[in-house]
Amino acid sequence: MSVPEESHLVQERRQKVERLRTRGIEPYPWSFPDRVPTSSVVERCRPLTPGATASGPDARVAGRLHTIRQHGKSAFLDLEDQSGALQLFLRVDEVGEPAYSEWLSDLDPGDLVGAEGSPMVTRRGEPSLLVRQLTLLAKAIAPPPEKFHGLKDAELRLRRRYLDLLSTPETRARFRARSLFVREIRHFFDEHDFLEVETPILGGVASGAAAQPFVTHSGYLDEDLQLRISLELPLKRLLVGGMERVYELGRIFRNEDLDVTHLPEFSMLEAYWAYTDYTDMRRLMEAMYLRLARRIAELLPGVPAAAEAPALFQPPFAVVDFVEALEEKSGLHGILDRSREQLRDLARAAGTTIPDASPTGKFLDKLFEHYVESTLTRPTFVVDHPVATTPLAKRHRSKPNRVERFELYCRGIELANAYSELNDPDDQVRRFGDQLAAKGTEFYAMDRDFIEALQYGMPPASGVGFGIDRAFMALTGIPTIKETVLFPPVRSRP
RNA sequence: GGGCCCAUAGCUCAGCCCGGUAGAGCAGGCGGCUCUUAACCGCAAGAUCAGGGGUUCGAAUCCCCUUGGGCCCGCCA
Repeated sequence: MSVPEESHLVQERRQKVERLRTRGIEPYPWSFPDRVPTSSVVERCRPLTPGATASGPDARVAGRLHTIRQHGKSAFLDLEDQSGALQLFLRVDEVGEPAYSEWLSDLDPGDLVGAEGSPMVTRRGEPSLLVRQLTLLAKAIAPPPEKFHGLKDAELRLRRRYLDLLSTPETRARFRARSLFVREIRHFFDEHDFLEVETPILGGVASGAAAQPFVTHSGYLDEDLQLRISLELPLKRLLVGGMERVYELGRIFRNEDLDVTHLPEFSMLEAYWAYTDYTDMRRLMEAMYLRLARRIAELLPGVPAAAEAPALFQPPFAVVDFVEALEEKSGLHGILDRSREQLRDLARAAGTTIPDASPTGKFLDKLFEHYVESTLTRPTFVVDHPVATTPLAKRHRSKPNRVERFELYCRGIELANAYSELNDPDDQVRRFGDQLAAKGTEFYAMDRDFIEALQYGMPPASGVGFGIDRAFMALTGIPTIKETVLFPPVRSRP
């Protein structure tokens, strides 16, 4: 990968910039007022017959030049803006010399230009703008990727996402869809009277999940700080404080390896709902995912997985018991009565290499992941996990050694993790303690300030969390998480 | 962390197996063309074959190392 700085292509474009300046033309002007989207010009062209020109006022459009087709004394230029594309039709009859020749000799694909003229339809039926005035809005010194094949190089696509965006309509559509998908999630919680809040990213000991944190240092406090690995514990403090429905949608950080479903920073939503339990939350998640599925089908109608989503996410979703599902798929029995060592050996037999010192629940999670997870292709609630897997959930009201928890899976991806939230401060201390007893490297860290908060009384509540990126993957069928974020992590330039 | 694969012009790709002067298309330059849309026709130009080392009379091609990327496995969602 070489920087195009020295190539003759760049030098030729720099010379064009100089030529423009000597003619008194500013290659980087300040604005282009009164422009309309190209889509509105295409709309004005719709009633016109081939060869006809619209009556009414001239239109002003602006965008990036994609291709230039010259035919001697006329030329066609494809202009792209966020709304779509429009062909500019340039004729020497219309604009005169020397403007015609000067414009064409100074412009290159990739330049940002503004154009003013009449909407028209060519004899071949292409909606166009018959140009009267053309204005350079920003000269592109570096040449854009190839016009037909676009940018294919995987490394360049990730390192220079702007090139991927400007050359690949599918990429633009995908990230527009992601943005509106996140907006839809916010709308859903807002409409259900949840308050969006922001809690600290930097803190003392990261807790609320089991993962390696990123560590940094505060010069002011002269203390090591950790970046959050979960949103859970601050939000529950807000339940104690009387906020009855809260959610946070934010970035969390886990210092682990990355692969097609893991990024070191990713977007997570957690919501907490006072005076409800995990059954209420199940209904809420069914409603949310049906709505998101419908939205994603509108946004990406050409993507098969998105188009199929509304039918797939019809409530009620299937429900399976964690223990029954695991025992059925694995052929094992008496899972709840096995010792930690027995479960570790079973997990080893299933091929996992998590450390021996991991908490008991990790082995159960691994066994479930190995035997059951990939079989869950339709939306399915897995419910009532063994206590050991889940230190922040309330014990099940009737099933011994279980918690009131569900995970929602679809297309092999986890789409929600929810509990009836544990609000007994003494049980919470014991459950953190069980985690610490394993003395492993990954566990739910004890958060004494949180225990103290629980002692003042947290209302019974349900809570849910899910990864935004993975939810987007599951609804759209995008296979790699890097393609769901605009700027995925890359190594520094060699 | 382990294994496999990839890196050639600004971009998209041939050439590599079987070593013998580095090719095409697009983009760019010059010339032609007033309805094209991957426009077309002609001419000329454009390369540290990712970087380094080795084998060889001779390496883009074979071998080793490094860097970056992709895929699979292991671990965190």
